[in-house]
Amino acid sequence: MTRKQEIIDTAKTLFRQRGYKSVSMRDLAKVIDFKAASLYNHISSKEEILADIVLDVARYFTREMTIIKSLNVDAKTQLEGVINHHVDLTINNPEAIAILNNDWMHLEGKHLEDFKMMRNTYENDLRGIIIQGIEHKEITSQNIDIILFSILSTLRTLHLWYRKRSDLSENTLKKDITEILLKGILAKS
Amino acid sequence: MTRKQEIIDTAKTLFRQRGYKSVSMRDLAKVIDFKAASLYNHISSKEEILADIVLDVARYFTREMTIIKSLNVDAKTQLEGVINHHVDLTINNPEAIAILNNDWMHLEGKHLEDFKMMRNTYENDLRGIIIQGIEHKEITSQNIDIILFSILSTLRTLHLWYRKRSDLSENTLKKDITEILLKGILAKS
DNA sequence: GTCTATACCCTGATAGAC
DNA sequence: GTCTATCAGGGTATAGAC
Repeated sequence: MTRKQEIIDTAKTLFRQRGYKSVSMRDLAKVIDFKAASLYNHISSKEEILADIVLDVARYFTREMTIIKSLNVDAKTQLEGVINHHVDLTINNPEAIAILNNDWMHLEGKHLEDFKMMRNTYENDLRGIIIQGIEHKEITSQNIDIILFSILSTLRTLHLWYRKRSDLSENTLKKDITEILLKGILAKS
Repeated sequence: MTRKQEIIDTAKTLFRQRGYKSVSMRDLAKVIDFKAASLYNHISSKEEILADIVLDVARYFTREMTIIKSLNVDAKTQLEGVINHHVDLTINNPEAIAILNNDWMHLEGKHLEDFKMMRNTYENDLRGIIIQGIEHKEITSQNIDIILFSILSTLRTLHLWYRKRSDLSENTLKKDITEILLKGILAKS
């Protein structure tokens, strides 16, 4: 592992715990037994660390969505794919997801632009899947944006909850979340 | 409106836009055409402003949950009540909900303790309603914590989405969110 | 590549004149 | 109740010795 990776990994832990703005370069340096000035031999600014963390995840989501769209399967299967890769990432990189959610607005310039563009594209692609599901009568509910929003908010904050329940297996988690997001919870009346 | 209320209302807007840590007392003072020092004639610290905003909302949720529990109605009706008061608050005080979600960890001392206790109590009460629903066969799904988490994450982040869709009426919003959270989205197979 | 020293600015908060 | 002046500390980042 390079020094730069070590810095970024440490930053992931601290940014998640206390938030980007509350972590100083001196805090960060102290954890890896450095002086703050030395960090600048490996990274060019604090914001660059944030961008490395956040844009990496954003690119992962973009890549996975491209794959899902290319599969030519029904909407239900595509939604299952979306849920699965959110769960994967939540398990493998929960800090990065938390930081993306909470601190993306502290990105600057081109980093911020790129992030917003990827996020918009992702939301629009997911909306497209939902619309396809409604057109093909796989989805009964009609309110596209509420469906989109309720699925995304659950998936995006999964990391908050997974910390307390990391005993669950990845497969159980995927199965249960898929069931609740797609089939609902009430008995049929 | 008192001066103190004016300060808190301004803080709500700024804290929501940029995050608690990114807003300085000088920023806050500038908006209401004050010098930063003058703010301290009305409030005792920056953290007190945060606590005023966050604990107010937390107490509102606590109060509403007490009422719902006292009604002695079935689980479905109680869940509808919970959804309704989240929607109410999202419409009437979206800034406070956003700040509660993003910046509660910057509360200090007793404020932080009080907040955590109210939040825990609320989550446990909601879990109790879900358990009751499962026992009475109103709810088919068995995974209590995933149900709890998916409902809460949707309701807690509703404010993010409501900004873009504030054309919807309060009643439509309540109806549609209730339907999706409780009945799911897929056609019966 | 790490250090010390430091530049330069911003932070929350207080003292005391008016 | 608002102001000016200021404190003590902390912020990101750079210069230059080793």
